Amino acid sequence: MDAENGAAGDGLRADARRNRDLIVAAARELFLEKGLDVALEEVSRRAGVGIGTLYRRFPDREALLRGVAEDNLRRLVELAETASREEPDAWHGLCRFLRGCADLRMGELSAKLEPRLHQRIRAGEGLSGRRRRVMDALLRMIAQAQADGDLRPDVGPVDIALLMTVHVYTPPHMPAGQAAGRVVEIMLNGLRPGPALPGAALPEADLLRYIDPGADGP
Amino acid sequence: MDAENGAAGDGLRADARRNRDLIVAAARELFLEKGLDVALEEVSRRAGVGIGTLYRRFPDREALLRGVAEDNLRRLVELAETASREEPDAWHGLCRFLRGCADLRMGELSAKLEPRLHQRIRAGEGLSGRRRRVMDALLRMIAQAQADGDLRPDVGPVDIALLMTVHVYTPPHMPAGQAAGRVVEIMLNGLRPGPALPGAALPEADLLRYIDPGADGP
DNA sequence: AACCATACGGAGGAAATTCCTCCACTTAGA
DNA sequence: TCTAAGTGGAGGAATTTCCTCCGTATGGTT
Repeated sequence: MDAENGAAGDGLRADARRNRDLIVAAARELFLEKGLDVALEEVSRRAGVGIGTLYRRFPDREALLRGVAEDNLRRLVELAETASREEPDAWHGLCRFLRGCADLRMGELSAKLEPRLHQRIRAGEGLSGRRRRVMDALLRMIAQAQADGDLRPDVGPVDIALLMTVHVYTPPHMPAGQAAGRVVEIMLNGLRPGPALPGAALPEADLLRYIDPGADGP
Repeated sequence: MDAENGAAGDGLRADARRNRDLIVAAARELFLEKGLDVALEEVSRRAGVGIGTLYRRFPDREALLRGVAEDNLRRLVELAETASREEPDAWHGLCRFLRGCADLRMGELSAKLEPRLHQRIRAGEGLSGRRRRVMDALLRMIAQAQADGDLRPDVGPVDIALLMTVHVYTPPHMPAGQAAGRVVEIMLNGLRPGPALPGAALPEADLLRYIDPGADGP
């Protein structure tokens, strides 16, 4: 599709590519479930491939972490641009975006990935482009929604980013999205115009950090 | 002070009690920072005591987990009752309570502790009394705030409990409370009366689970 | 259909962590 | 002053996790 600059594995044989995706998906799940230190063997088991296959594609744990982070960013781009494009107005775009973030469990993933990636990863080439796309879509929707009077004027982009990474403890027997969904609705309601919030919006300086936890430079 | 029924170590020598508290505090910090699987040796180091001391007081990891959970519940009781008692009205009591939960990092702790404790712990005797106290204070404030017209009528206790455990990813260089604080303000604003939220409030059935993650029966 | 480069699985040895006991020494409290 | 209670940490044992290696299988191309 888009050749861009494939940090991810292009030029793989069809089965290899499929397995790679299975591994990333399994890793994502298990990282969320059990933390970043799950035995890689467990990941390969959940993915339904041999441990050798995992190690061939991701030479060490770090590489797998990067793989998950990158996949996540890709999903985020997709979400932001779809929300911006398909909703009738900016406010509903934002709603869809924030609901989507909750579904992706952005908050949990960020919280876990960030401390580990933040250290020795500099942004791969394709990444900064993707991050920019998310930011663009987001900033555009925010400005427009405020102009439309749908979004309170005293919140800034960082506030939205914070909500994006909010994460809700869900008791085990409760459907995963349900609790988070409810909280998102309350938060969205809190974003509607109304009496001023105490305190001031946070500086935009490091907005990027929220969008892609695995990056340091600008 | 209150002898209640000391599941925690009363009758300890003064220095022993002090060390015990240091250990619990260190464990709380490290569990939040690095997950429940930190080396117990690291906990003892941070507490400034020997590993032997830790093992004497908490025979295994499970015991330490329980210790942290219990300490946390104690803090929560204190918070709920203070908020209810010292604020001029129920709404401000709720505000204070939810801000306090963010400071305690209830959400993170619950999310981590719950899956581990939930299995083999039945509530110790003192616990169920404490849980009840939190619930009482909370339900009272909610009902009153709704009666006062300060809290939207279409939220239920579980919604409040959800907000109580919300947790916000904070970039490493940002003061811990700042990001969370901002989100809490937005959420509080979302609780003010306004156009109906989509969807219905969640059933109250397992409100307790939110209040004390380490418990199963009523 | 045939061919071969690419990919697969998983056994198993090596290495790293972590656990947790044990005992000689110290200190709080009467 | 006396002693019951408490302290620290060295170190052996056990568990866990890592990750290479190679015989076999399969996708894709001519």
